[in-house]
Parts: sequence; C-alpha cells; structure tokens
Amino acid sequence: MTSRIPDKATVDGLEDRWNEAWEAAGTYRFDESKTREQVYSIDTPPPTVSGSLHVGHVFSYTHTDVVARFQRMRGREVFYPMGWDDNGLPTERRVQNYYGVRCDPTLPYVEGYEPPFEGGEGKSVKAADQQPISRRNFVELCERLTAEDEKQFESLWRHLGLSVDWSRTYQTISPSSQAVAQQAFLRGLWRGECYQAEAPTLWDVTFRTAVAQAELEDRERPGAYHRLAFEPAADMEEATGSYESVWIETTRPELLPACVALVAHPDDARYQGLFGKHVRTPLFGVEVPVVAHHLANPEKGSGIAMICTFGDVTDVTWWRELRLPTRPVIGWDGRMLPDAPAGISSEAGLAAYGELAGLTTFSAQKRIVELLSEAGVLDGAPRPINHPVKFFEKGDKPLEIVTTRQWYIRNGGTDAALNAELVARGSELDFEPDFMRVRYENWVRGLTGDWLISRQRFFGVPIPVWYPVLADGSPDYENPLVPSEESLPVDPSVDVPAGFEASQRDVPGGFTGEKDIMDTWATSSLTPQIVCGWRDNPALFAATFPMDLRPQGQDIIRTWLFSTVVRSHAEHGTLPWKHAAISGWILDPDRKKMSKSKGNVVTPMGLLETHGSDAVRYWAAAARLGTDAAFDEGQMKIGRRLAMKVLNASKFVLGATGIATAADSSLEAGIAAADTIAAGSVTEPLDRAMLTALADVVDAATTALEKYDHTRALEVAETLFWTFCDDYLELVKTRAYDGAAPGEAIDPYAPCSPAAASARTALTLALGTFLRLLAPVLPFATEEVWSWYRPGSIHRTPWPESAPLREAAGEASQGAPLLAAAGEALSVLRKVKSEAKVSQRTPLVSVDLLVPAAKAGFVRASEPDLLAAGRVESMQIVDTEAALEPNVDGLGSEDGSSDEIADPTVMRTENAVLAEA
RNA sequence: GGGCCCUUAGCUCAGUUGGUUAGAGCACUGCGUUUACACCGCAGGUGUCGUCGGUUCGAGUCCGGCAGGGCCCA
Repeated sequence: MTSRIPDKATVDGLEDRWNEAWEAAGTYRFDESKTREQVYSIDTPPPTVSGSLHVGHVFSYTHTDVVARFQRMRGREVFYPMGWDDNGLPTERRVQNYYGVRCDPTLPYVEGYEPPFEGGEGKSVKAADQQPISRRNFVELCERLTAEDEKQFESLWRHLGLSVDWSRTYQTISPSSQAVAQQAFLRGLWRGECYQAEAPTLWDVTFRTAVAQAELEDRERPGAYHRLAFEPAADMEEATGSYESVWIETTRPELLPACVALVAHPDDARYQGLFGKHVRTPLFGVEVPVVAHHLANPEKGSGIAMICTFGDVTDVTWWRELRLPTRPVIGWDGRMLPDAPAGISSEAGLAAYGELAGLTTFSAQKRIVELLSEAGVLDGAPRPINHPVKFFEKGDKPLEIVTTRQWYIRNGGTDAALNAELVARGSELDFEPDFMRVRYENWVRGLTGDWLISRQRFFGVPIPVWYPVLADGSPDYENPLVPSEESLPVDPSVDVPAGFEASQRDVPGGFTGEKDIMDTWATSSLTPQIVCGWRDNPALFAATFPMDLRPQGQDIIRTWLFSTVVRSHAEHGTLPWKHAAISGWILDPDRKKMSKSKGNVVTPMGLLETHGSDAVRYWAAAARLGTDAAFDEGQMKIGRRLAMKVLNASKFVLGATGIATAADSSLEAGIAAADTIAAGSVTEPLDRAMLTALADVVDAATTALEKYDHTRALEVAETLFWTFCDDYLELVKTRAYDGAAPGEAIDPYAPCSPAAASARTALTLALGTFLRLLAPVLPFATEEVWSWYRPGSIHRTPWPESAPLREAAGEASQGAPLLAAAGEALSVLRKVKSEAKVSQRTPLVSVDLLVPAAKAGFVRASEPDLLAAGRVESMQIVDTEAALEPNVDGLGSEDGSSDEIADPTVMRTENAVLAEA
C-alpha cells in the first residue's frame, strides 16, 4: 500500500495533477440553475490572443482568481468565463507576418488555399513580398492562427490555476459574438445612438483606416515653424491704408493650398483691424478671410494662424464653428490629391499645386518650402521645435484628417445630457481602489466627439447594413437596409438583404453591402452581453447580469471600461457590473513598465515552471490593487517557501494527531479520524490562545477580502501561519506526541492524556482553517493537503468562520497576547543557546526567565510546553521589575552584560546553565 | 498647462480613525542535521520616514510649498 501522505513533500508537479482532477470533477463548472442572489459573476476582459502573454497578465488575472475562489468558498456560485479577443488589427498584422499574405478584397476565394509559409518567426514581411489573397481566405487564416494561440493561452491559464469554467470559453469573432455585436448595433440604430456621418476623421495612412479618439496618443516630434507672408486683399488695404503683408507661422506649409482662413484671438490688439477683411495666400493667390476665435493662441508664433482643411483637430473645430469651406488636399494614402482644391483658379496657383500633386506630405513640404523661398515669401530659415503630434497608438506615421463617411455611436462626446448620465453611471460604480474613478471622469468629461466605430479593415464584425443603389449607380446611404435580428450574424458582402436577389448586388435599382467592419471595441464592449446570454439565453442572463465584477488594468479604463458602460447604459439602462477592480502595472527592476516594445518581458510559462504556480500567484497576490508592483523573483521564492511550509506543517499535524495513520489506510478513515479529533475539547491555555488568535485572523481576512483587499487578507493569514509553525508547533510538539516514540504511528483513537488531546484538537482545527485561508492564493498546495484527509475539493469547501474557533477556545481564552508571550519566552530561551553557539537540542540545566509582570501569567500558563520545547530542566520565572532591585536574584549576574539598564518590558534570561556538550 | 498615484532599512513593501521605543520578508553574518520541513531551523545588526514650513500636548500619519519618480489628459 502506498502512503497517502508522501514522505518527502514537494510542490513540483502539483499543477498538472490537480488541473486534471479539477477538470474531471467539474470543480469550477457553473451551475445554471442558480439564481442571481446565489451567483457571483465576473466579466474578465478577454486578452488579445495575437499578442503574447506577459507577466502583467499573470499578475492581474491572479488577482481576479483570488476573488473568484474566495466568493466560491463563501458559497456563491461563481460565473467566471474566459474569452479571447481575436478580431481586429493586431490579428491581421500577425497573420500577415506569420503566413506572408495580405488581404485584397477584390480577389476571389480560393478553395483549399495554403499560405506561402508558416511561422514568420516574428519578422515582418515586406508588403511587396506578401501574397495577396481574398478576404475570405484571409479571415480563414486569422481563424486558424487564433485557434492555435488560444490553445496556448488556455494552457497557461490552467497551469496558473485560474478557476475558470473552461467549458464557457468564447471568442469575440465567433458567430454568436458577431450576432450580439450586430444586434446591439441594430438596436442602437433604431434608437438613434448609432449613426453615420460624413465628417473629418482622424486617419492612419499606413493602415488606411479611421481611428477613434480612444486609440490616439500624442508623441513628441520635431517640426519647424515656417514664417509666411500673406498679401492683403483689396478690402484690407482699404481698411488699413497699408500694403504690409500679414505674417503667419506654420509647421505644415504643405497645407497652404488647403488654407481657408487666417485666425487670431478676438482680444488680440494686433489684429483687430483685420477681422472680417481678406488676405491672399502666397503661391496660390486664394482670397481667404481673417477670422477671430478664442482658441487662437496669441502666444504661439505670430499670434495669427492659418486654418487648413485639415491639419489638426483644432482646424476641425474652427472649420465647424466658423462654418468655413472644405478644401482638402490629402488623400487616403497620405499623398497630395491629384487635383487642386476649390479656390485655386489662377494659372500660377494651379501650376504651383501641380508641383505638389501626388507627393507624400513629407516631400510636399520640402518642395513647397523651395517654392516659397523662390517666391520670396518665406522669412528666414525654418525655426525647429518639438511638439506633440497625434498618432494612432499602433501606427508609425502621424495621423492625417480626411473627410469620409463613417459610423458612430453616441457616447456623450457631442451631447451634454448623455455625458452627464455617463458620468453619473461612473459614480455608481465601485472602483477598487477608489481613486481610479477620476480616470473615468476625466476621460468622459474630456470627450470631444462621438465614438467612431467603422474601420476600413477585414477581420472583424461586419457592420450589418446594405444600401439601395440609386439609378445613377450611387449608394443611398440615407436609407440603409437592415437584417432581422433572427438572421444574425450577417456579412453584407456575402448575404443578400430581404427582398433582393444576389444578382442585384451593385447594380442600379439593386443593393450594395456595407464594406466596413466594426472596431474591435464595438464588440468587446459587449462582453457582459456575450457571456451572460443576452441574445439567446434569458434565464442565464437573469442569473448573471448585471455582473458583480470587472477586473482590468488601469490603461483600459478610458477604452474598455468606458465603452462597456456606454453600451450597457444604452441597452439596459444600468451599469454592466457593480465593482471594477483595477490592477497596477508590473515594473521591471529599473522601475520601467514592462512591455514588449522595451524588450524586457519575461515569459510567464518559464516563471511558472521555475518557481511553481502557487509561488508566482503569491507574488501577485501580495500586491495591492491599483498599485504598480516590481517584478520580483525573490517574492516568488518566498511564495514557494510558504507553499512548502504548508505541505510540511500539514504533514506534522496529521502525523502528531494520528490522522495520518488512519488516512494511510483509506481516505474515509482519515476523514473520520479528523472529524473525531476536531470534535474533542481544547483545555490548555496555549491551545485556546492560538485558536482565539486564529479566529481574529479569520475575521480580519474575511473583512479584507469582502473589501477586495486580498493583500491584507494574505498578510494576516501568512503572518499567523508562520507564528503557528515557528512557535506554536514547537511548543506543543512534545505534548501532542504524548510519549510516542520517533517514527511510531499514532493511533488517533487510542486513549491519551487530556493535555495531548487538547493539542491534537487545536492542531486539527487550526490546520483546516489555515488551509482554507490560504486556498485562494495557493490553490495547489492547499488542495494537495486537503486531498490527504478531507472530502471533496477545498475550493468547494466553505470559507472558515471564526465562531466555531471561538467556541472551541472557550470564554476563558486569553487570546493572542498569551500566544505572543509564550513565543517570546521560547525565543529568549533559544537565544541562550544561539549565543553560546550550541545546538538547540542542548539541555538547559537551569535558567532564570525574567518576565514583565503583565506577561507573567501567560508564561506560567505555558510553562510545561516551554520546558519541553526549550529542553529546560529547571526554570525560575522572575519579575523583571523585581530583578532590577538590589539583593534580588538576577542582578549582577555572571552573564552580566553591561552598564545598560535592562528594559523591564522585555523578557530575558539570567544565570543560564547549559549541559556539557 | 490640468489631474491622479508614489517617495519609510541595501532591496521589495506594511504602517488602519494622529498616541509609548516605526515593523515584516529578502539580502547579509554566526550557529545548528532536532520523531513536519536543508526548497530547513535558530539568533543577530540595520532608519534624518524625500525636503521645507504649518496645525497639535503629540505627526511616518493631517494641511500647504518644493524636489524627484510613474501614469493619465490637453
């Protein structure tokens, strides 16, 4: 017969063993029959599978799992699905590089297509070398690769010990997710939240797609002010009686042909006489007005600026508020349009534009500077500056602004009433930690436009509309054709709208499909609706929504969190969740944020294998929500040691109580023995004190976890556990063995002394409590021990309560102070031997233990245990105050150290006599 | 330019409503193979609480200024 409890405990290999067992037993399977009150539902943001996992993921997902395990043990049915965010641009880019292909929607589908190669080894393939393939072939490759990536993700998460219900994984690109995204879109269309508009749009020229406000970032870029002269027009000359030029400074001289006005601040004295009059643009000779607007900065350049359609977002504001004409010069490819914009009509102007047409903005700037210079309208050399420029966060070139038809969702960016409602929603949400709330509020209050959701890309959820084709062959965008909700998901480029035939596609009198797809966020903002079964499972939806918890990183408050609130507010008139738990960043040892681009990431699987999952989880759980944490392998080593300690201390407790003896014959016998011993009575003061201290810790840990403070809960449990191991176990060891010989199997049912029985009962109660307190953080080690002598999974066992411990400890328990005093006494006895550099086994023939009066009772109550643990043959307990008096034994002792007056509040020893070695 | 967070031992961090002499772990040093554990145990030293000022009988803690670090938004 093999022993149930191993001779040599180890944390290695527990992950695979327990993951298999949990899967087989359905330990984390969600029970759909439960009601909303019984359920705790968690909306984990699905990670982007095309990005690699890093320790930051392990960190924040562990925080969530600790909450999930705690709530499950508290009796809540935990709804904890996991998904993969696989649609969108990151996947497209990865597929392009991995397979060496490129999507060309004009190409036909090829059956059984195989890409030129596989596993691009992370190198990017030049666009020219990529094989063009049809959209459907491209999407198939996206699906093939994400399926592979998802397997790796799941394997890592399982290894980490996430207590996810793996039968409920979902993908944001799956047909059912697409149907949810499309249904939410259509309902928004009916309610008026989703709309299309022809408007200036931030545009990435590399990816050739529109970009939303949330995807922007400012980057410092070098630029230069060019000082240009505008000639006054006739009305200005008349008004001012002067022929002097107006000098402006611009960083984008190539936009001069797109100039529609000059603007200065209304209070700027220098330009008062010019407002309402006109000037002529250099080179192009276009007459434009001088206008006033408060956004013009008198401090900047010459205080007067040119407005172009469009150089930046301020131009858009001016254009809109001042109702200026549109004269675009930049195309979707980032090059100057072939034809001069309206307004340029002179021969010289058209010729000048001809010099620029087709050039990139970079080349166009060089060329126009030459032209301006030759014309003598450029004053001096350009003045270099550094200034912030808007970029797509995933892009490499500055964004341009082009005017296109796009789809939007109202998010409070253009509507003060909706903005106020969304701010109010944010104040209903319980942010953990609370200060993260301001990020939400700052963002919502600072919105400048609605949410642009259409993308001119391929791998994503199609916008589910068609348009009638008018007699002249142009689409009638005003009257989109929509599918029924039952028919979702649809792909308008393949499916045909009701009442039409496939042959009518793209012909006058027929229809045309919308080609754009939705932004990834337009789907991932609907994860509560996707996982809770909004579209197809009303019972599940009622049992899980609104959800309890949204855990996430601080970086996506303005994007993911906010957009999810927007959708839930619109569709359900409620928050999507009650709590938002915000994890911090992982910083590398140089205090820099870990990120792929910095090349300082550590692969998570390697860490888990080196230190063990419990150890890595310990490191993560020791960091508070909202606080950045250092990547610290030292902390993982401590976690590993704690897990090892759990195994070894448990071995001791089970051995000394005799439970191990019973458990070795069968699990049932072990369970019965543990139940019998746990039901015994605790009579010794030290045992009672330990149980009271433990009850206090149970209360503190429970309160902390209820407040989403997993760090505090771990800290109090861990601290007492080490005291339990280092002091309490050492003190009661001899008593608990009750004279059993080394190696002798203890019979749990054999009669023993009442003092031994007291220790055994206390040990059994304490072990069961400590294991459960630590189970959320160390799921593997605690489950391992639980399996030695307890029924079922510890992770489905009720969270410990303090009341039974207090009852066992009894009214008379002296609590934590007695435990502390006994530990302190043990420590000073050890110190005698440590300072004498002898083994702790060396007997102390006699010793005086000087104890402050306040602690004397505690020490006397644990005296027999102290004698045994310290191998003391004779001990006198002396009052520290009394020992300071003359003529009292203890003063001027031979170990009589120094002139220092001994601190009467601290225990110490005197007159120690050690046995000969 | 506006906002948020942080600054405590060599390192990583606790320090709750202001209250004795500011704590823990790691690292370091010495000792020790004990019927749980060498992936171990025991013992030991370690501080201008960033800085200047204010409130208070009393400030690491509350208030203000400054410096440094990180993040978000313009």
